[in-house]
Amino acid sequence: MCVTDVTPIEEIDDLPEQMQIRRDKRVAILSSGEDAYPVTVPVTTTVSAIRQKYAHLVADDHSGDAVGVAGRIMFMRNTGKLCFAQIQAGAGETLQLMLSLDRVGEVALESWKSLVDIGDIVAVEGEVISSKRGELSVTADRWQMASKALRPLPNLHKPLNEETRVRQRYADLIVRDTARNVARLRPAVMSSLRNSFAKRDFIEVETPMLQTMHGGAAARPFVTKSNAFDMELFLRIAPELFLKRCVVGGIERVFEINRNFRNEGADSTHSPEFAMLEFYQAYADYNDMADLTQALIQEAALAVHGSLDFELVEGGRRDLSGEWHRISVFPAVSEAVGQEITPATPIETLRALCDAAEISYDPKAIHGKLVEELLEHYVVENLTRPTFVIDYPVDTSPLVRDHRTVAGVVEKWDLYIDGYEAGTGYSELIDPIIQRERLVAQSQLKDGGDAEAMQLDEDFLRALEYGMPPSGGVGMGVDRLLMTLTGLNIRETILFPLVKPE
RNA sequence: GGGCCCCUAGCUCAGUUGGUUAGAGCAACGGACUUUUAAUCCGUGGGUCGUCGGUUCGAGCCCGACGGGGCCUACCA
Repeated sequence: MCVTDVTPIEEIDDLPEQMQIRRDKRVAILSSGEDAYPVTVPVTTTVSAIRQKYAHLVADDHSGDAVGVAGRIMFMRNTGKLCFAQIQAGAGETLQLMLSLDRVGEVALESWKSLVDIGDIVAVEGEVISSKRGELSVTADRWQMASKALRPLPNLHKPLNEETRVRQRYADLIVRDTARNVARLRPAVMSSLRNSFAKRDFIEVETPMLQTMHGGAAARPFVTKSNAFDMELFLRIAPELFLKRCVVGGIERVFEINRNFRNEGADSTHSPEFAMLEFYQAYADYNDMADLTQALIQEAALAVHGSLDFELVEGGRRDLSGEWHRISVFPAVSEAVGQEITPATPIETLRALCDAAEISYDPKAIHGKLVEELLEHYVVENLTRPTFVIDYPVDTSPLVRDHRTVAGVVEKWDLYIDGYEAGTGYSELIDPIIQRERLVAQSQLKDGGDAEAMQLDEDFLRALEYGMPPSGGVGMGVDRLLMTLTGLNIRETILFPLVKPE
């Protein structure tokens, strides 16, 4: 037994009335010799178990079974001699509690009325019954505070504004079904992905998040410092170069799901830290990887929705069924602009086409970049179904091998779903000499001031010199996969997205 | 980074051309009620109007700076 000091240490001035009242109730509970935050409460079952087991009870039915159950009070109705409350527990299941004068007695009923608020977590012991109105209930013989809430819950009938949802996700999870569902959707999707890989003999690895040089993507890194080594370190922007080292080492089918960090802007589709899935398969090319990517996403949709054509959280439907289209960059752009565009098209022509379409572009933009601008403007905007856009310009893709037949393009695809890039896949560049040339060119860009260009990773090149089998690789944002499966923006799919301090 | 908009009670929001004491719903407090489902009825309290400064006889409202947020736009997944 411990002695609890029930004397208020100091009245907090300017505390909102409702919070002060709840603090007073806490003190009242402690003063009566009860505990407002007990170490344990007599719980024998769960709300969802009760709902399953007693679903058959008809109105005014009594089970004869005594249970102990606990949950958070979401709704209360205190009348003279019979009180109702609805508790919420588990994945958001609810159950009615009833406290009648007959069963709990006058003292317990009065203390319930005077000490319990919406938002409190309570435990009751009593019988499972169905009320006269047919509501499955536990009618209490005893009740006990499990955790006194000192803050009132947000209005349950109006949506919490977006900022408060993100800043106080705990409150959001209490009051909003969608928040709870999305929190459970992510692990369900992860587990589907891992099952999909397991049955195809892929091995999951974990590669460094703290890297001495950043590579594998074009992005600004977060920089930090190791005190012990007295050196600059980077939070990784991609695991690519390490996963390729794995493939060199003989882990022929490998994947990683982990966080990437990019020191760039945040909006409805970008977060500074985001979950990335990358996978590599030896003796596969970008066509095989497109097949596999489509299978992974379709299997995840089936796992969480039971269908490839499903309803989105905020209305509308998404259809991921069938074989997804594959369209080639240069032919698609050529068709859209009404003239033949190839890697040999003069850059002035591309600039003129961008100007004509009122596309703003960086005056220093290279040939491939302009082609991609035209692609985004004319083609990607109009994609309604999931589509693999294949065969990109070589000059924007330093880690991809040249196309086996078409000059000036590489074997790369981007998967577009609903207008955003859901993933990217390559036939990997495995020739160490060409890879060195490409990375040297990148490091010269970097020296020229391009903060997103890659550094020259000598150890990665050394690994390639041991010989990497012909391979395909894919990178896919897990948050974006959740967006695909829900239609929500990225901040709704991440439980605790980065926000500035209040 | 550029443009536009927002910040009022615990929560969600009104608030007129600058003018008495800043309102509503839910929530809270007191009372009635043994079948309520956002109960109903009677009564009550709750606000540094994001912060700081300015204009004015007078500012939630007008002006400026700062903080936080949203949307659009540019870049990255």
